[in-house]
Amino acid sequence: MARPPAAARRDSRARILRAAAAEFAARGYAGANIDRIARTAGLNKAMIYYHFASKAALYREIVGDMFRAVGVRIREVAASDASPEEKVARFIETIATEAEARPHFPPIWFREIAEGGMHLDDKTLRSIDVIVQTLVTILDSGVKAGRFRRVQPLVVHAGIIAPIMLFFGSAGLRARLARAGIGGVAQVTRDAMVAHVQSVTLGVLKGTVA
Amino acid sequence: MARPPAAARRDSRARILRAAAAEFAARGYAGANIDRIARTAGLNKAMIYYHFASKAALYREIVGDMFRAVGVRIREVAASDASPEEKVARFIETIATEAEARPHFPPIWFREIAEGGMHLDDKTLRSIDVIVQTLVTILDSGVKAGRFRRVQPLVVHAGIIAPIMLFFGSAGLRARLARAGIGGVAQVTRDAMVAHVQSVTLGVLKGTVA
DNA sequence: GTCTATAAATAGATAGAC
DNA sequence: GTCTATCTATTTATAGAC
Repeated sequence: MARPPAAARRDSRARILRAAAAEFAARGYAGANIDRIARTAGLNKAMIYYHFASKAALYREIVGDMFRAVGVRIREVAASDASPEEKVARFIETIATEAEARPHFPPIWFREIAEGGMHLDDKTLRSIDVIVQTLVTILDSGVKAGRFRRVQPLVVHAGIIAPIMLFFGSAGLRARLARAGIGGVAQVTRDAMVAHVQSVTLGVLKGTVA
Repeated sequence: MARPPAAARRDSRARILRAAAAEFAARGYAGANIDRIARTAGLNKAMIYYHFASKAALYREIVGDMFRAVGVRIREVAASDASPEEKVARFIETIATEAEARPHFPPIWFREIAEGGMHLDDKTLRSIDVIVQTLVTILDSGVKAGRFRRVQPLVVHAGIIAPIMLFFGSAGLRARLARAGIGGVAQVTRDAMVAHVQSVTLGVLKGTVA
């Protein structure tokens, strides 16, 4: 019969979200194509407008969900009763885990930096801020406990997020370079990168490094 | 008379390149609009096609020039007779100076990471690789001289480029957050950020940090 | 070199049947 | 909920006058 299999039929909305996340990550908001998203989801264009008001609304939902989900994990770390050192290490591990689990996270993060949050609503901007503020809280608790030096949070934040995002987000570019037979460098494992950022960050906070 | 003033007439090509760099940085390749670029340059759309074969060709020229220029400065650093430590510090300073002097550099860098160099030709990919390979050369010379530990170049590279690019590239997003009255953190000066990345990187290479 | 049309293609969004 | 067909706006690119 014409009726598609239940597995394909169910959750057309979820399938659109998945396909759209990949499309927005790969091509950006402007470069994303509604028709291509629909076909990737095994659906028709009209179905996207059945579930979402517009391309912009679809995009906002994906980015909003993404930052909110990361924010939730990060706050769990901050709310735990671990030591400040342990919280910093787990903050970093969590960012890496989320970046790995959601392949669209790093590319979308890069693009939103580049365009200054142009397509984001205030609610999502607040979700982004929550991540930063949560790190500030962790750093403050370490300072108050006499275990961390006072270091500019923006500097610590940049030293964590940026290398981790670059590592996960540049896999495609590294592959492209390799395919083109262009130089490149020895690859590094995910765990080695995370461990490095953890030890450097704690080194900075403990004062082992100026 | 209809003839525009000499200052506006001269270098229509250069004016297009300037306007296009800003447009591509702000909106990305797909989001950039040829008509808007022309108007920003004080010209007509047709003039862009007089100077450039296509939107893609214009984009490639801008990105190619950008990476080549950065590569040149970086190689000057590596070719100098400074100590390995000094070269690392100047490598970082140079990246920061270029990012500051060319406001389109960080956004375009972010976007190209995100889309895996989709719009770039092999020549430009090679220019990107040169920057990495030059850092590898500097690190190697330090190791050979017994002054640096051997650390994965990809890790060192990510620890330098990513925070610097994030710092310069996120100015717009930080401003947007401030305008929306959303949290934010204490601002940091360019010099403080550069000094921090320099001391952390050298700490890693000298073994002060694990 | 610079402009005014305008062609041609792409892509967001909707109407309406099933 | 899902589809086909279509409207409409946007936008890259070109033709051709000056």
